[in-house]
Amino acid sequence: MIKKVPYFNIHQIADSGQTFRWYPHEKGYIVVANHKAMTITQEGETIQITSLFGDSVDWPAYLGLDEDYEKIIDELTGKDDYLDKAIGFGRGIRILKQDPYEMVITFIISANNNIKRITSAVKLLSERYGTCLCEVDGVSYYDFPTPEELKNVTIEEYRACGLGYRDQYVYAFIQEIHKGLDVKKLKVLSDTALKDALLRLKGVGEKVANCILLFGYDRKEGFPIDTWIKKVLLAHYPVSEDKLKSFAECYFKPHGGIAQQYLFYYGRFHKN
DNA sequence: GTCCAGGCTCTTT
DNA sequence: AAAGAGCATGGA
Repeated sequence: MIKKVPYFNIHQIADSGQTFRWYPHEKGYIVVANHKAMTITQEGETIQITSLFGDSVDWPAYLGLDEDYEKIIDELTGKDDYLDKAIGFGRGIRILKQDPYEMVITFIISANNNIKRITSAVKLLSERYGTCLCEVDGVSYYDFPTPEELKNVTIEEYRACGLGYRDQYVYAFIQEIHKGLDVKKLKVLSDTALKDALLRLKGVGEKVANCILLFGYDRKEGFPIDTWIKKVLLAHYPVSEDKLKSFAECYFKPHGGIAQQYLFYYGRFHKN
């Protein structure tokens, strides 16, 4: 599958901190999502997708190809110089539409952690408990483990995947699922009701819940605040520490989540 | 050695 | 309600 897509850059997406399952391969990436695997490469505005496992009909939706980023960027541009620079720098970022269940576990792991260690933990979880989808150049790529595949995994085994003290939170989440929780069903809820439901899970606080809403449920108004974004906002916007989130969600509305991605990406590459 | 990372939970004021 | 301690772990 070959498509011409503006406002789309595979390297920026892979480095944007929203997914930990884009594995560098030759000039592009091998991507694992939704029980499928593909390679993706790009030259100019032309992207090429090659399915490695499963059909390819869902990849455009996963990649957000049907979203009008020209309009979104147009609506965010001109608010202030810093955001304009951030958008210019990361104009190829798109919010991927990822699986809610996978996002809950991934972002529980993300708390007080760094991207490298999160990537490593998700990879180990998948290799040890997920299903092998394909093999490329002698390297196997594994699906994210299902609730069934994690059903009998112990807290100690999670710890051995490098989850640290978050082991018990993932364990408890899997128990909840086997007691009847279905995160897919939560998508009918309003933003606030959905967030409240997620906040009941151990290891899910305000920031992690906002990430799950943004990356797993296509809710783009929330503005996740982590240590990076906090520094960015305090340094470049007229806001005090106790009003960060309400300020950001109002100021960037209705594109809080996307604005946050541009600022996060820009801020991490311009640490001073 | 200390500090930090896409913070959260639990306890104490 | 608000503030503080503690938390696994590897890299800088």
